[in-house]
Amino acid sequence: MSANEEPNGECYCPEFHRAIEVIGKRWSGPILQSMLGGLTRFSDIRDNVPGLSDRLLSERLKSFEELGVVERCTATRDIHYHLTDLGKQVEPVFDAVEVWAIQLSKVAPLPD
Amino acid sequence: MSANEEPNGECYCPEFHRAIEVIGKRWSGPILQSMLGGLTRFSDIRDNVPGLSDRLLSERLKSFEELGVVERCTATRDIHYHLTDLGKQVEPVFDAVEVWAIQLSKVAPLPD
DNA sequence: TCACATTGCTTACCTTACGTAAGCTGCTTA
DNA sequence: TAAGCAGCTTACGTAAGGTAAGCAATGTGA
Repeated sequence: MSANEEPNGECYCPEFHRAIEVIGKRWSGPILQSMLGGLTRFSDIRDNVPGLSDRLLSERLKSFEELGVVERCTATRDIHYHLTDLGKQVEPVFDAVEVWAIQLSKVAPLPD
Repeated sequence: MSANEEPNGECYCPEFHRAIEVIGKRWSGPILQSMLGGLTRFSDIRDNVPGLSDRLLSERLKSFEELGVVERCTATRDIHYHLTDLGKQVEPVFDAVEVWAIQLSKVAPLPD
């Protein structure tokens, strides 16, 4: 969809669909945001995201690794998880989400 | 996190978390993208998104309406769903996702 | 006008994903 | 050497999603 907007269909893109399912899957956002914020250790990420369990963090990190978004690093004795270049490239997405999150909270404020 | 990066915690934000769960919930992305592409009718959106069922589309549209992202319009006999201003403001997010989707597909291509 | 199709839903049922809790191995510190 | 933490895995119940059918209201065609 560019200049000559027609309200037709065919605005579906499987690559987009997959990407937003990866980013938007439950807990994926806060996990990746924690890692963009500099956290690399399992327990640091878990402790930074309220409600996130070991099980889900483990599951997400594994699938991120399989996708090439995160790299599991066992060079030192401590295990570290690092964002790959691909992983770091989600930052603009999250910046845009932050902007929208503020708008959303104006219209539909969070409880508390 | 800005210039003076410290790999500390406290990069968790509940507004961000909520926003990315709304956008990233299953099917939400493709539904909103279809609507940004100009589709307003239930069956047009459903037919544009492969795999999306009536049940889920109905459920998502209802929750979008409750959040103020979508407006249900019954002025004419045909029912139309329109993005509100808030809804239209997700566009920058989706633009950023599209860019990342291309990067992701280079590293982890989709099957077929 | 009477059968048939379409739109925008809802309901019922089963499967997959997630929440919760416990446990377990390897290493460290007291 | 007992206790503790980090990074997992396993087991089990609940919630979300997939699949399919149905259904009232309107349109359409013969």
